[in-house]
Order: sequence, then structure tokens, then C-alpha cells
Amino acid sequence: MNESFKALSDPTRRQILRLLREKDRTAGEIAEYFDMSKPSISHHLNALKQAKLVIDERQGQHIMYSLNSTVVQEVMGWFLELLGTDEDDNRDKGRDNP
Amino acid sequence: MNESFKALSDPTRRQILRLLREKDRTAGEIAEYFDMSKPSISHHLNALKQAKLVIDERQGQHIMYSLNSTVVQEVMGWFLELLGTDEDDNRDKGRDNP
DNA sequence: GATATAATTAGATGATTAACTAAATGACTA
DNA sequence: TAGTCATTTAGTTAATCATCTAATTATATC
Repeated sequence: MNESFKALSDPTRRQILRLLREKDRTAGEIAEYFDMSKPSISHHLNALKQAKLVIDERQGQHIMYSLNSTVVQEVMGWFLELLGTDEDDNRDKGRDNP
Repeated sequence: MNESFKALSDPTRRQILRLLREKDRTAGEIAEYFDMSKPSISHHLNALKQAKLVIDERQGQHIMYSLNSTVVQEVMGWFLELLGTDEDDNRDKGRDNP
């Protein structure tokens, strides 16, 4: 979970996620959208992959990246909790402060 | 928005948000929950404040911190967009899977 | 005013990170 | 198998970041 948030903290990586939301793309296609070297994009893709926010699959010469909606949903679950939109509301019943 | 994600990328800061979700707390109260110097906590609180994720208000000698749900919701909006749970769905007519 | 408490700001340091170039790997095609 | 395209890995560098201690600001009380 920490890795997910770390991955999301970079604007380039968030832009990559938005690109992948439209459709699956290869590393090369993704790199075209940025004014940055391909190795740098590869590094960002790896960060997203470590965080399980994207899935990669080799297709012959290319490597296809796609969004992993499951994990995105998990991260969103954290936010929902933060807003009290969850079962979470009965957790501070017996709670007293230190 | 970038600042919000940066702020969320640190586990200490996310923990602080969870503490504030329960109730408003002073900087000192928050610091008690962590094995970390008060200046460090102050630094984290400032990051959250810059990101507008929390609001601070002086109450006499203390400074009270509280969660800014509005901005948390904005960030969540970003996620919803990413999952296509939004009005966003008429933007990519030619998509192939549901 | 003097002093105590709450919290922040300043300045320093070690760790992490994002970016680059150059080199390596993997896979297709002649 | 040589050549080429796609992508990643290695190694480096500069910037950012989390943390600390020490000093400062702000408020309350005596």
C-alpha cells in the first residue's frame, strides 16, 4: 500500500496511469507522450509495476502495459475509509484518548 | 493536486490523517502517537497543510489540526476518473471492452 | 517583566529518488 | 547468424526528503 502511494506521488506516473486508462499501450508508445528519455520512462513503469498499479505482458518484441484496476480500487478504499464512508464508523465506540 | 499526492506518499502523514479522521487534535497530541521528534511531526503537519489536506487553527497556546474532507474528496475524484466511474465514460466512445 | 509550555523555524546530515548516457538483453527478419 | 528495433539494466549525478538538535516565536501565568 505504501508503495502504491509512493508510485502515485509522481506526476509522470499519474499521467502514465491516465494514458493506460484509455487503452493498453507498449512502453514505447507511452514514452512518446513524454519529453523524457526511454530509460526514465522504463524506470517509472517499473515503479508502477512494483506497486502493482500496472501489469506488464510481453507480446513478441513489445511489452504491453495495462492498468490494474483492482489495486487502484484498493487505494481508493483507503480514501473512502478516511471519509468515513465505510463500516469504519463503529470503530471508535470504545475508544478513549491517551 | 500534485502536492496532495506527495503529501499522501508518506506513511507517517497518512497515519496522521487517520488520527484526524477520528477527531481534531493538537500538534502535541498527534506527536504523542509517534516515536519521532516534535519538529519532525511539525514538518509533516506542514506538508499536509500545504497540500490543504488538513486545516490548522490556533486555540490559545495550542494549534488544533483537523481533516479537510473537501480536498480528500477531490483526490478521490482523481481515482474515480481513473476507474471510469465518472461522467468520463462518454469520452472514449470507441472503447472495446465494457 | 520572568518563566513555563506549545509549537514552529533554522540548519545540518544521511537516505532516497529522478534523470541522464551507455551498455546489455530479448525478439524479430533477412 | 548478423542486423535492427524495443526495452531494460548499470552506473552516475543532482535534487529532494525525512529526520535530528538547537534556537525562536507565541501564549499563558505568576
